[in-house]
Amino acid sequence: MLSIGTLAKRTGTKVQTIRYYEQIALMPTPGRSEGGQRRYGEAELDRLAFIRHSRQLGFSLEAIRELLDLSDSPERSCAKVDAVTQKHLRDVEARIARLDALRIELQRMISECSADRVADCRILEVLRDHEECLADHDRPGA
Amino acid sequence: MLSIGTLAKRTGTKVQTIRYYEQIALMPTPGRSEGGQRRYGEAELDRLAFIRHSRQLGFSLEAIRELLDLSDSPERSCAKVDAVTQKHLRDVEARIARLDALRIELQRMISECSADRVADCRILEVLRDHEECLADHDRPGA
DNA sequence: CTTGAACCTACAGTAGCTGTAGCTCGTATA
DNA sequence: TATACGAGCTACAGCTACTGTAGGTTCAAG
Repeated sequence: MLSIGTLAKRTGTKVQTIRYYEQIALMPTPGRSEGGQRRYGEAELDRLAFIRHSRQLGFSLEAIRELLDLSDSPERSCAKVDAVTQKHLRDVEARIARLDALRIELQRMISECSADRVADCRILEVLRDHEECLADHDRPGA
Repeated sequence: MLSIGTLAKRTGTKVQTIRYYEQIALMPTPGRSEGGQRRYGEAELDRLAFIRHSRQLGFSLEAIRELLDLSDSPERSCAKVDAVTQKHLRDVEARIARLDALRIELQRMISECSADRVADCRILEVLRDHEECLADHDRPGA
């Protein structure tokens, strides 16, 4: 029987996080000691490890809930598991693409700025007057 | 004089977001009409555009606050502006690197799974038993 | 038996908004 | 001038995924 602290150490989770997972019903309500402290077994350890590893891979708690549900019915098709993972992959790819565009823009801004006074700073200028930013949202004349 | 709704449309911001920025003092408290509705001028339009564009580039509200402060003192050195932007760039790069590692892992998982029953699903297996995940956080015997 | 680390509940806070309820204001049209 | 209705107002709850705190209780080693 494991205490919550031991479970936390074994899985690299904070104690509060485990209680939080219980609260949102991602972890089951565990047994308790005489004095009312939580006691866990191996099944809970495995479940929490699954959750934490999925989190490390960036799955949302809702996605993890779905994956856990799926893994509880071993005879079902794993197409759904595949779909959840594919969706997550597409998500990650989209985020990468977006961040990459940001990276390029930031690098451009930095490389273009060789002023030493704030008044002439290219970075601030770009932040102030990006053509896409002002003036073309729904304005009658634009 | 612009109403909050006009300001919102011009900058592609939601009305609530503008009120939120006012609440956290990122936007100034504006003048009001007779009846108590917010009225804005060009300066506020520019400021909000600056904020929104910076947000599009992924700067945090705290970073934006700093950039706005800096841009209010045009005679100062813009080294600080550069530093804020550099820091943000390094942040973005780190996030990209992390996401890229995730992407590769997810792709590997998906490509390895050719089962059709959940019981044999490689994806779930990987999520369950990642060697780095269990068993090596601070355990005495490990 | 004592001590102190670990546990308990309950709640507030984080970023950056977004949405809702229940009201009031402004303005275009008849 | 009356009225309708979109836009604005405040205040507050909710979102994700935790994290931290206060104030009290339990457990286990010595």
